[in-house]
Amino acid sequence: MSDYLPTAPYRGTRDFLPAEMSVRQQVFGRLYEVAESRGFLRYDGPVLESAEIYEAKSGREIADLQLYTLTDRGGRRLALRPEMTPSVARIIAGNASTLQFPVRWYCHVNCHRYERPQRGRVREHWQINADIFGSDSVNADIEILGVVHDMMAAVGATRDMYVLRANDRVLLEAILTRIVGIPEERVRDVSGLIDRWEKAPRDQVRADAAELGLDDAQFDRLEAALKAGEDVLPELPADVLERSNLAAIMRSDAKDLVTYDPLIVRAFEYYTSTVFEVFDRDPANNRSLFGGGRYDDLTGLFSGQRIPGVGFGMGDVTLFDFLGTHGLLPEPRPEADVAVIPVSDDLLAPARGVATDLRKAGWRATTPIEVRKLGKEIARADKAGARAIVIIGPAEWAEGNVTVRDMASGDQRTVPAESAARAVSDLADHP
RNA sequence: GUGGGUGUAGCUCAGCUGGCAGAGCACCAGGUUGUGGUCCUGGGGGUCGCGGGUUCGAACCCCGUCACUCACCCCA
Repeated sequence: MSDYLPTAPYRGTRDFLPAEMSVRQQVFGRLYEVAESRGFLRYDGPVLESAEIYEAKSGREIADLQLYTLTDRGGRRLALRPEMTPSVARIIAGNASTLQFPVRWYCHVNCHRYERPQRGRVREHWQINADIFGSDSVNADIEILGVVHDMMAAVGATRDMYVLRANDRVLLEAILTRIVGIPEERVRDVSGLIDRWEKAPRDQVRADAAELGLDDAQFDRLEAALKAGEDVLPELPADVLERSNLAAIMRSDAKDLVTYDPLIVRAFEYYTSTVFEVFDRDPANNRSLFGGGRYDDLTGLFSGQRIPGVGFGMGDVTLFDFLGTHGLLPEPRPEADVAVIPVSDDLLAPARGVATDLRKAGWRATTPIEVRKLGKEIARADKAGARAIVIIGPAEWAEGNVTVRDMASGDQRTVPAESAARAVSDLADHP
């Protein structure tokens, strides 16, 4: 009769052991560098938020079904954040008076959604968010799209591996109301239909459309407009094209950043203009990796000051699936560069001194926690990935010397203890 | 929420018609008391996912349940 608690992490959450953590650190480190290189500043915030901030604008699916909620001892209804955008909008709105707009911010946070785990989807994921607040300019959209492409490049992706599909809700709404002839109040429902366009059989889509009040002629016009690609744009009124940031991008020299796709809708209700999604082009992982867009009213939940925003969230689960599919995952970093191994207990103190010298020279150096047979410690150092070891034995130490051994070749030489770091560096320079 | 697949050692898995719970790798030790990778020898490790049922006897059959996984729905 055993009453041990389970060691597996809670369903849909993950432990990250050192080897995997090392891979993650390397990948995310490159993403941080991209953000920092463009002047984006890192921020952070609480994982717990008032539940209301998601119920207003995130979308029915998330608020009703996927939100982890709880009530605190004061009776406040709280939620684990399912995404970061409402949080950052809150932080921006609350600190607007101290900020110099436009601001460029990024973060790397965990988010929770209660749903059934499967490929590309878990209950706790980590995502990079990058946003620009306080500008309506198309330059903000272009900057965000630039970050996306730079980040993909930084993890080793080339443009043939993925496609950035973009749409604009201004264009979408105009197509629906002015070309197809759908009343304003149905735009949202029909948008949801378009979101499912590629995923459901055509007859199913037609039936759903009929249920939303579209007659056959309207459905045909909608289908034709969606298939027309960029050719539909000249049919739209000038004032619509003027209000659309995406239309402006497509007229500019930043056109290559996006592929116009009228089927991109995205579920978050708060998007107001540009929306985009990055897709893996590999058929083995043919899915949406992440996305973002422009949300010009979200800070309106928190204050009367109008602060438009544009940004994206890049989740780790789909990103790492992408990297794995394309063979872009880096190797875990070894435990240390050099292991300093004393032959007996009484030589551990000198070993610590040599290790300190090595660290001052920039090497990651270890000494054993428990002194074992030399062969055992060499084997351990080998498995830990050390490129060199320094052996501290009584005969050499009596002369003030140590033995430096190259792990790849097995060559070793005895040098004065104070030259150990230099000897290791020589090995590294002349492998 | 719907449907399929899979649960046996740390990992990958085998286990026939129900009859003593196994292999490879990994780990630890010894061969070699100061030298890793190769080799040899030995060793530690198991609620067979969990609960119930059938049976003289269940890893195996039946029922339930949980977990993992894939697809759908939806979504990042």
